Amino acid sequence: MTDPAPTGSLPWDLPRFRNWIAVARAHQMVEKALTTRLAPFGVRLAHHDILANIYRFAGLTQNELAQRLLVGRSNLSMLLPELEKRGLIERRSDAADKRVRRLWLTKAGGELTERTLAVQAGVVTDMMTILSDEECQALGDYMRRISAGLAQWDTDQS
Amino acid sequence: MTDPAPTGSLPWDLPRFRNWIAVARAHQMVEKALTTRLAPFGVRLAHHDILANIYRFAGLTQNELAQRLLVGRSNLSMLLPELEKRGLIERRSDAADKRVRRLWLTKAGGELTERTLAVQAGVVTDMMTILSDEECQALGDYMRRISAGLAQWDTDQS
DNA sequence: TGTTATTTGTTCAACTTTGAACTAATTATC
DNA sequence: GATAATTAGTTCAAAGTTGAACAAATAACA
Repeated sequence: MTDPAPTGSLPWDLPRFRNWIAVARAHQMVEKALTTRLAPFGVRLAHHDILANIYRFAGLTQNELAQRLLVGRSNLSMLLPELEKRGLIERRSDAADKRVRRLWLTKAGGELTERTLAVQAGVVTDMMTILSDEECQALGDYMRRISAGLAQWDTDQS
Repeated sequence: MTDPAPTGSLPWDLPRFRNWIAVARAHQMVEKALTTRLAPFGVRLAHHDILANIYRFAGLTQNELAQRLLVGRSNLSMLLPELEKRGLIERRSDAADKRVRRLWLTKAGGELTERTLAVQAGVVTDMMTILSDEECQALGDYMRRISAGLAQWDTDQS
């Protein structure tokens, strides 16, 4: 099937391959930069992602959060108690469905999240200013189309 | 509760922020899809990244590889012996600099890498066909500009 | 040259992440 | 409405990743 190589056809010669590698590389670099800048707040990237999602979708369930973050539920069962002990979040049982625990930020959690979101927004804005408004918009458009396509994959094969 | 913001100034309202989030999301999804498809080969993503880099840059040193992958040297000191034991790579001491160990694929390693590269190229090509050739090229261009900008950051502050 | 600083790779313990097995609650089905 | 199937969250051990401390080799420089 693959017939990989009439010499000179390395994957890196394929535009779609090469250009995607550039995406992966940039994303990796940004994650590293962000991790460094969040450290002074005592917040890891995983923490920030959790807090930012609760900030935006207050009251979401652990399961919803796990799906959003593309991590397992067990991961959250490890991390959320930490954030709870630090007084950043609250987990309230849902009255209608007793299995579910809904997530909320405390006042302190909300304030911290605003600060770490500002850090993230700073990093992202700084590095993205190299793109014009139109280019930035096109980039987002491309990536959302790709994500939508990928989401199809999972639903197709299930 | 928190009164998060002069209403309307959430980070997600900033185009650069929102569009970057789309990049992060797509990248995460692709990594997951790729991990799944590599599993049947007994190859993790970390393994594949190593093999692919040795495939492309045969004879590079462990340190060079670590920088390329943005991981610590210790990480490779853990992973490379595995790949060596599986007969996929060889580590040869450099004659000129006895500290250095240069990396080479064995025949079996090269063959396996060609197969896992084909898997990766398949995933990437499939999902990127949703973009036109011009859009794909623009995407790579944007990301390379962003990476170049980020690389500056590190050298500036050092 | 001899002394110091840097670089390469390794080790090891701490920290993270993951998945399988489990309990409790809810939903579906007969 | 009983029973089976599904879903939400937890636990725990295994696997993966990281960074600090270290040894050996090289480079810098007085």
